[in-house]
Amino acid sequence: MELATKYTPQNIEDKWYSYWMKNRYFHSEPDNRESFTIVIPPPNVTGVLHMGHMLNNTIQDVLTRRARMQGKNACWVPGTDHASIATEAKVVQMLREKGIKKSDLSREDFLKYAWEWKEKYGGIILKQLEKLGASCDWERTRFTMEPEMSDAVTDVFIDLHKKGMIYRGLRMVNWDPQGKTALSDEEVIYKEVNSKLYYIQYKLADGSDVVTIATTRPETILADTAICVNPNDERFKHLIGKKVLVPFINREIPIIADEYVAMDFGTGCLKVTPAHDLNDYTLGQKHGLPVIDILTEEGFLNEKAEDKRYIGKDRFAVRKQIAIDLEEAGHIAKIEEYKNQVGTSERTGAVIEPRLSLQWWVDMKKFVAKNPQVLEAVMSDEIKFHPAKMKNTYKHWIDNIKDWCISRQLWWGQRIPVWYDEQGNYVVAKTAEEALAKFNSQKPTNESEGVAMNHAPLTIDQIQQDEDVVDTWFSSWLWPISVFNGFKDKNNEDIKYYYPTNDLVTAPEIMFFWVARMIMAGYEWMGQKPFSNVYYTGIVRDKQRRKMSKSLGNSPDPLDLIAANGADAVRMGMLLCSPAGNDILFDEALIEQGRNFNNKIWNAFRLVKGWEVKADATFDSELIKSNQLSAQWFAGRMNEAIHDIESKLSDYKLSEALMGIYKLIWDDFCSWYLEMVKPAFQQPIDQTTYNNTISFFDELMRLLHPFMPFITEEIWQSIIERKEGESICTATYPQNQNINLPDMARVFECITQVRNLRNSKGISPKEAFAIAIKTTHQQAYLPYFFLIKKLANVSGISMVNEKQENAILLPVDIDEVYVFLELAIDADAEKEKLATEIEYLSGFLKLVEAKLGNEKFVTNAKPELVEKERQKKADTEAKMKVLEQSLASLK
RNA sequence: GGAAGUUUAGCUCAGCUGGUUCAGAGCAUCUGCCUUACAAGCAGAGGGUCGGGGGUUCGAAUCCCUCAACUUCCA
Repeated sequence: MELATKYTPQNIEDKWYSYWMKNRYFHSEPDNRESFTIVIPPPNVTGVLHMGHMLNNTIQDVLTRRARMQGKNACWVPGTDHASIATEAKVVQMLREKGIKKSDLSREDFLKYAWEWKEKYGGIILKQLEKLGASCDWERTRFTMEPEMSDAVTDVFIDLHKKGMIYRGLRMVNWDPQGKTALSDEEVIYKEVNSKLYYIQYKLADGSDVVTIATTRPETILADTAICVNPNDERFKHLIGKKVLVPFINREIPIIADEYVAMDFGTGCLKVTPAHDLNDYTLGQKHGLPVIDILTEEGFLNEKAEDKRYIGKDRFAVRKQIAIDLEEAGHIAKIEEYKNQVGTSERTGAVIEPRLSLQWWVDMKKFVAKNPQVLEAVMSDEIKFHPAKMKNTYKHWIDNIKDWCISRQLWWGQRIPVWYDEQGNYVVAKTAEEALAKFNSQKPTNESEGVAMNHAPLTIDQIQQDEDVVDTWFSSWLWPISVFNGFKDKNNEDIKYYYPTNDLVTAPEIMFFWVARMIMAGYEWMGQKPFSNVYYTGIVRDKQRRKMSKSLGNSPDPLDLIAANGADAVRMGMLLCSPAGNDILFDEALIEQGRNFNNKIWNAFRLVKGWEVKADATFDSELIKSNQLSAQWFAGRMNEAIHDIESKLSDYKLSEALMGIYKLIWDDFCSWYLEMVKPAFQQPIDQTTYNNTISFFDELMRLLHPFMPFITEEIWQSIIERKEGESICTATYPQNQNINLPDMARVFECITQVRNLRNSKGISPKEAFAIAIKTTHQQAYLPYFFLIKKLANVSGISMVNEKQENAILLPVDIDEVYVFLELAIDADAEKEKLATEIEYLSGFLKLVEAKLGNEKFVTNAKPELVEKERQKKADTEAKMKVLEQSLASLK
């Protein structure tokens, strides 16, 4: 045999991927076929393939490949996003290693380095997807910062501003002191940390008393502008309106009252620090408190902190020091251990500082009010979520939507299209020239709302563009439209053909970053949904349920896994354990299952490939007849499975569909069908059966191809001769037809029972013996004698009408199968086995009889149900009779 | 602190509108086999009072209430 007994994917996968690329099977152009479109959720240019990507992209590939085989014009658009903060951090770091400080560079020079970095590393992740077998249309690869995509971003900014849905405002933002930029709420990750709750005493200005507050951030007392108590709190009623002194700096601040304060938390007295806490800020606004910002953009204390000991020092260093100093000065009542949630930056990991700053915002409430379909479409399943339970989370977010902070204090990204004059008046424009023209021709938007400008015409060097860029997500929400250049030209061929896209596959944590905002953008600029289905993958975790992450080091490198096991095995391993929306607990054993499956298929192929074929006429007619029946059975069985797989796939239950194919191939095809038709060693096979088998194999490979593209192509190409340029990628996906399945249930049970008998009695499979069958349904067996003999190694079968002496009775359904064997039988054990079986059945029978005896059941239940119960009763009684006979024969 | 979800075999999960495809699948485990495609295999087997308690019903894994544990999202 020239084929190895073990399948080696390594030689095969690269070969087929280049073949597919060479023949451009993945490339799509609009035509008159139905389109099927997926846009990739663009990974970061900084990214390398991790397990989450693997899962996500495998799913997209399955959907795309299946659609392609179904004859749709499938288009899977790949690409990357520019990830402003992550990329900028990487570039800054790279420069630092070269001894260059970002602050020494001009914006232009920095961007030059950034682009260089992007050209060098930005494509890595896409190359990795090829290893996975991803059938993306690589000719359509996009990047969120390429000129046309950037234009779209700028235009959208301008458009939204014109529509009054973008504004500039001084607000509390999530400030990343390391990245020195604002972040959106979604980019903040809350982590539980062990910290301390400090109870700090403030003296009353009149010296009459002290009040104690509790805080986790003692360094911020220097920015306090009030103490707040609940007006209903009897303990403090007498203090309201009095003043206290901030320790060390002795600033007088008032004691105010507000129901916001929880009486049962801490001491019931709250220090109010409007500059450094969002809730305090709101409270401060309500009560007209001043805002004292004591932190710099790097998180150091500034001169507003007043106390020289702390100015110029880092917030965490000050926290430690001030606690010691307060203690020494007698201001600390006590210190408790305390667990609280601290916000950290998704990209830099730095602890987020709530900070007041002037940023650009999208008015999300207004946006949603203008486009109510954003919520309606999801709730009505116009856009279907898989699993549907995700609709709850989505609704909650939309119902409580917050304005979106889109400006970032970075250089890498699309610069905000706003120009300022020296007074701080601004205009929104695409270019400096346009901005200048606007300044000089019409009234610009003024910071102080509608105050007319009156100054001499400006020159271009008197105006300055906003230094900031927009959030990366402000480009990715446009992705389903912008990859088809839908902003530049709303009526171009591509956008008309591919939009709305079909499916979006993403992780649940991206629901707000992406899914929601893409839906918003879709309705606003296309007047249509961006996609019809959203498939939420699970989060990939390790066996201990920990999220896989670089820092934990618990994530295997997917490329290593592919190198060791082949992409097909890895894909299968991932898919098998990932029902939609459930987290997947990844275990390399699953890949082993995939690898074993590859091997199983490979060996089935080896078997068939090794057969010598001869004309039907040279064979015994009984064999031909039997093989025909086997083929009929398998065709029916496969058809039934296809039907099931179709329905699983249309419900996006990929893992169940794959399991269905797995069982169809392993159990039905290999364990049953191939064993049925397999000729004896070194014997030939008849032409018809060979042809049937090849065609089954072909169909099975097509069925499996979306899941395991490489091995299926390899076998599909080798099983019969294919023409140059043919590929399973574009072959037809099997569909269920009207084929009836011969009922072989009793035959299978009979075979199993005989095998069982051998097993339990330690009889070699090589030892043949005769059997007799007593049945009222001879047709259930007669055509299959040949098969029973072959699969159960039975030497002869006879049909009988009476109980047989000196034989072992096997119950098969309600029939009796006698095995002629001289065996020393352990009669007691046998009897006991039969007795327990009879006992079980009689218990069951009692239940059924009770049901039938229950008048309420008979009158209330559906008639067919009652009939079913009657049938059950009859069947059980018949079975019991067989067993009882068998028991009697042992006596 | 607010909201949602989950709990079924050792593990990961199916079980829609209550009634034998209602107790299932894969893996793991156990037993026997190197039977000429495959030991990455073959033939079999065992294993769950469906988280606890209560209720509705002729009948509950499925519907209702309650308690518990876990997870996620939001603040």
